[in-house]
Amino acid sequence: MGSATKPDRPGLIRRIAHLDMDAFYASVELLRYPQLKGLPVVIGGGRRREDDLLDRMRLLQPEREWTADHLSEIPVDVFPRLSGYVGRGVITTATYAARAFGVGSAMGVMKAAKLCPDAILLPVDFAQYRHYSRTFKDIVLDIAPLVEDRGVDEIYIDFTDVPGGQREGGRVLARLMQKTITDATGLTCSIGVAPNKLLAKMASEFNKPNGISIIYPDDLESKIWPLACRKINGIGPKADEKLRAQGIHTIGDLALKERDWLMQHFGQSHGAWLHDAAHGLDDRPVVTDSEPVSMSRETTFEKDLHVVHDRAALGEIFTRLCQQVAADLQRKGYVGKTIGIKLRFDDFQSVTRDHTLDHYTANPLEIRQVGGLCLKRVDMKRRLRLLGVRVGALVKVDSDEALHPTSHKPPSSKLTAQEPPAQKETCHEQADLF
DNA sequence: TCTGGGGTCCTAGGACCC
DNA sequence: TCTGGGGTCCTAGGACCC
Repeated sequence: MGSATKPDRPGLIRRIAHLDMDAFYASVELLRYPQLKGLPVVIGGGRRREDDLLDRMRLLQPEREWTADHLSEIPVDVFPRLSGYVGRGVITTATYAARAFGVGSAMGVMKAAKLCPDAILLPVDFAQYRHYSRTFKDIVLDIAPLVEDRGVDEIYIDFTDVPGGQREGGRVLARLMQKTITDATGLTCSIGVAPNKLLAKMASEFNKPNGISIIYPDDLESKIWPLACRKINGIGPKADEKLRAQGIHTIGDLALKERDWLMQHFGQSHGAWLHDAAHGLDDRPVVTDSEPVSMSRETTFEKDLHVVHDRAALGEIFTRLCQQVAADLQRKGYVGKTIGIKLRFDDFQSVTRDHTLDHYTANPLEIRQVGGLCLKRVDMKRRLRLLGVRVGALVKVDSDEALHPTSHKPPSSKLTAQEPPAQKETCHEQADLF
């Protein structure tokens, strides 16, 4: 795939860009609240209504009007602080001023409140981030057609055949994108351009914020090998620990290892991948459209719940999660045939159970019924902190497969003896675990 | 005051089929 | 009696990413 499937055209070098919005969530918030610039701000925690701040201002200064146009005029001391937070949320993003206190993303908010109680706490506002995400992606799509989505603030772009994409190794096109995005949104981004996605991703981090880095094949030794193995997208904490145990700290250390040695210690597939990655090799194409594999909803409870004692509450939560997944599926036009549940116990241990049907569904009652059977297969020995519902093996609702499933399972008598429940019925009568 | 939510991909064993 | 492999699907768990 990728460069391998692309016929080599004389003069055209494969150039892949990775574009990463700089401190995306925090930057979007600062567009609305410029008065917070330079202050320790943390985004995450609970879900507050976005009008809360305006409501407080209406109380404090009833003589004047407070609408969404006046957000930038809200005094800094009116914003909620970390110290006032109660709950189990984690931090999504922290500004540099907040990071100076040791606060970082994925940290529990309560822990962060101890480190920096006076930091301002803003709720996450995905609707707002999605809006700016759409805006910058549309701008890039206008300039280059081959774009791969990597979440709300990241994309890969194939520069190879774009007019100007080869000039100065891609720098000219990258500059154009940066300027167009900043002019339209006030946000900055960093772009790396390299012969493949692996190197482009690393390059985009080199000059943050608002930077551009070009990596040529000759740069491998000087720019990539000195980096820590963790900088490779795909090497996480576990793999890094294993590598360290073998004395491998940098990508250069990794590149010194024989392919066979890596395959023996890390498995055929993973070992070969590690070897390729260390040598800057990556054939993956830029994938412009991909189908979802699964959709899920999960929630962590405010307090751990007991299967027996909190049965009613758990049942309601379970029903709501099923309704949400079903609504997600229906809104996006998908059906699935593998229904699964996920539990997390108070000791943070997680278990999953799933069941594959002989047909596809997006029916909330059927999802709840099958999910309920999955729940019964779990040994409930501890209190629960999380419950999730997942529907996998998705196909488009109007596809041939959805209408005529090619099932490899004999229909399970337990589940298909009766028709799937009609969608309008209620489902509180079922003798489920919850 | 530990540790969110929504995803993808891989592995490995067992079932089942040829 | 004995005994091959290959292939696919299902399930559970785990690593990793944004």
